[in-house]
Amino acid sequence: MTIDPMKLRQVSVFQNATDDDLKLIARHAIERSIEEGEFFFFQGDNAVYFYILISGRAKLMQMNPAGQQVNLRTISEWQMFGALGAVRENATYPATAEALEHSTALAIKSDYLRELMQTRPYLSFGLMKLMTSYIQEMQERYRELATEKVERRIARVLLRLTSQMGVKTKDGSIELTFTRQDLAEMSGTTLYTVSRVLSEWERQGLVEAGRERVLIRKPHGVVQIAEELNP
Amino acid sequence: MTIDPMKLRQVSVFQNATDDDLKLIARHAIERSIEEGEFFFFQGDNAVYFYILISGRAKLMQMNPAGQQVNLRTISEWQMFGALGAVRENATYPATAEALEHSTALAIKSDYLRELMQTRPYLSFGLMKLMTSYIQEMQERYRELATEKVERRIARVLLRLTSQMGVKTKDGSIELTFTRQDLAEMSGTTLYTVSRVLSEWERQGLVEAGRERVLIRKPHGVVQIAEELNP
DNA sequence: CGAACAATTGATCCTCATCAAACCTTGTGG
DNA sequence: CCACAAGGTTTGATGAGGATCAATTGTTCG
Repeated sequence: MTIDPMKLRQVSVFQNATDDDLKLIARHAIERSIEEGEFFFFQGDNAVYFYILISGRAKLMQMNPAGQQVNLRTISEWQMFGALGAVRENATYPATAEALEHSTALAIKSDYLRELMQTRPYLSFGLMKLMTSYIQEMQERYRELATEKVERRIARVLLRLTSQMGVKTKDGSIELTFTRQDLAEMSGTTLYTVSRVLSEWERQGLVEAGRERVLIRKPHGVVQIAEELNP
Repeated sequence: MTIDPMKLRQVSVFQNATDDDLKLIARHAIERSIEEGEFFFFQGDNAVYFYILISGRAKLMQMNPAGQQVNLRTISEWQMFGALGAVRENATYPATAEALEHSTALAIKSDYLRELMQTRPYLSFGLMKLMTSYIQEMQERYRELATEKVERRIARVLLRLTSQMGVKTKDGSIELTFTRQDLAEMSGTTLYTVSRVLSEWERQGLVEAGRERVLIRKPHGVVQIAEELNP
């Protein structure tokens, strides 16, 4: 039992692929399921495979020598990850991928993608577009970290997550499933500070905070905090 | 009077180009010289051209709505910049490029590069490798900014600059030409803090600090500050 | 029910940013 | 050739913003 090749078109890089190519790719994919807290790969591992998440949720992170870690990005369904290793031979992963819940991914040999890209410009362009968006996002986040105050950074993180994986409830609120620690790693602060900020926002009626859960009641208010010129 | 096409091979992306391709590319390049403090392009501009710096020095930076800016990277000779815009049609530059001194660059239409990449995988791969290195560097810097103390970040910046554009003097010291403000923007701090840290290092004999100049006397000592596990 | 984990909240401390003032260095024009 | 202006740098004083530590209170699940 393998994946339906046509479903692969949901992957941004494969958007312009021919049906035949999708079938080819699907035939080279193997499924891999892991539990919450387990890892698809570690920073520094040989980048033999790249992955496409087909169910669950994962995070890409980097840690410093002392073991402190930062969250680079959260991966949701049909997103590709670990693909930077496909650009050159014998590359290593520049980050670690950990499952945030029980997750399943397709693993495909990096060598194979590299081979395909030799003759299929649309694939190279797809990957380059993806890489461009990473670069832009990292540049922005870097600037935010360097110049903005925590509260605003946390607001930005919530908004980013909203657009990437927020679940809209029927009354216009948005639900996010993350621990304070996760949010802290994503905004470059500590879980204590995240907790304080969320408590304050809850007092103001902007959000409802629960265990591993944030419900954004007034998205507009959060946007205002994220954007406002004068704090 | 145009550029010698063969010189273009110094550009990492063109490393594996055929001589004919280099000639083609050179024929599409126009030279553009600007003075210190002037700009090649601004963030948000239409990315009509990408550039190759052939003399001088420039910096890529990003600013937030309030006007504070951070330095993303310093560009030295034969480096390509503004090339992210070549990946998709009608893209805009995600950063601003300013000359740090009188500088000359080749400007080539982004459209043209994109066209070439359709039929020349080596070009796509060259650009992807470049983009991969940007992503990795930004990820590292992001982590540093989030988890490391200023002193160590400044040490890292000096080391990065050393490998990118440091001038070795005959006694093993390394000379860098940057203002305190430049260094501050690169390490995500203020010129005051940079000044204080450099003064302290000077007291310890690690560096000599002058106007728009830092002379690293004991590179090993700086490495130690950058790497040491226990501060 | 109890263990494990997540979150809150208060108290404290420390790193840096900020502001202000003076000092150097370099280049220019009278 | 000197004086002065402009820009870069240093240094001290001050304080704010968060990190850190510690203790307590939920929440979930076997």
